[in-house]
Amino acid sequence: MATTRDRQLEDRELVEQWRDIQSSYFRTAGAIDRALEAKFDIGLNEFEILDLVAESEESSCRMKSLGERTPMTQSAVSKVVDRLEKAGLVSRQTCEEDRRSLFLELTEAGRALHSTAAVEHRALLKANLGS
Amino acid sequence: MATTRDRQLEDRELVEQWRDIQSSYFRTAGAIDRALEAKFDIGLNEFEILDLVAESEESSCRMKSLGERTPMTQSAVSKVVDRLEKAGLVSRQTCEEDRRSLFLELTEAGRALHSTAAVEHRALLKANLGS
DNA sequence: TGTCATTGAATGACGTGTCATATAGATTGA
DNA sequence: TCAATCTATATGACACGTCATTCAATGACA
Repeated sequence: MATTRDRQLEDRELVEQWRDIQSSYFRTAGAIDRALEAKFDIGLNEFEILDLVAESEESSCRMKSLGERTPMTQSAVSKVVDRLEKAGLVSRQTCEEDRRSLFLELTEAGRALHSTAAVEHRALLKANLGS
Repeated sequence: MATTRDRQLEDRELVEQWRDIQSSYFRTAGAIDRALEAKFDIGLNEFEILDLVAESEESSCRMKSLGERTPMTQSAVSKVVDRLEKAGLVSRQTCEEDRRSLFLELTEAGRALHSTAAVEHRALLKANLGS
């Protein structure tokens, strides 16, 4: 049977584990965000969406599917895409089979930016995720 | 010597690892945040600060030291404390040795809320952090 | 075919975090 | 002891994410 002391110990360990996760998450996200912002003038979320669009280039990418592949809210995705579109990096294409849907495509500029930014992104992941 | 294919594989693994971290971070933080919000009407960050203050009760807690123990910005901490103070959960005490500094103390209400909220918090950590 | 529910996406109000700055108190050194 | 500098905290402008809502298109079914 667990004693009070056991439970307190377990709690402290849980909290410590959680703080480690938090700080490593913030450290990594912050480093990537600052670097992308400085060198490419886009934030981390913008890059993540760009990265997802780039990944699914062949299978033409609906807004909807983005929402399923990121922890971002539907409305957050919509706004990120707004910014990417304004920056000329992606374009929304109407979908004829279902006119509510939209396809996303990288523009030439988007493809170019993604391919150089991705190098930076992977390098920072590698540096921060340890090993 | 690493081939192009090797590097691509490594990159995909890195990205996958990162997405796992992100989604598990958001899942956990979101679950705790929603639960605390619903049951105690405070957000995750408010609780974290409350938790830190509670931890250092004996050694009387300066604002400054909070900043060192959380990934939050100094100004974020200041605003979180604002809200906690408005909610009557902590109070700022001026420090006579250095009048720029502030000590934080839990109020009775703060201590009470913290002790019940902490149970919820640990339970959700346990449920979400796996193991 | 006309209603009712559902779905994909956009939008507006709002809360909170960040950066840069302000302010007041402390410290240093001439 | 006075200026210059530094330090602890607060504040304001701004960016972005969330929730709730809206809108148009689709589907279901009588």
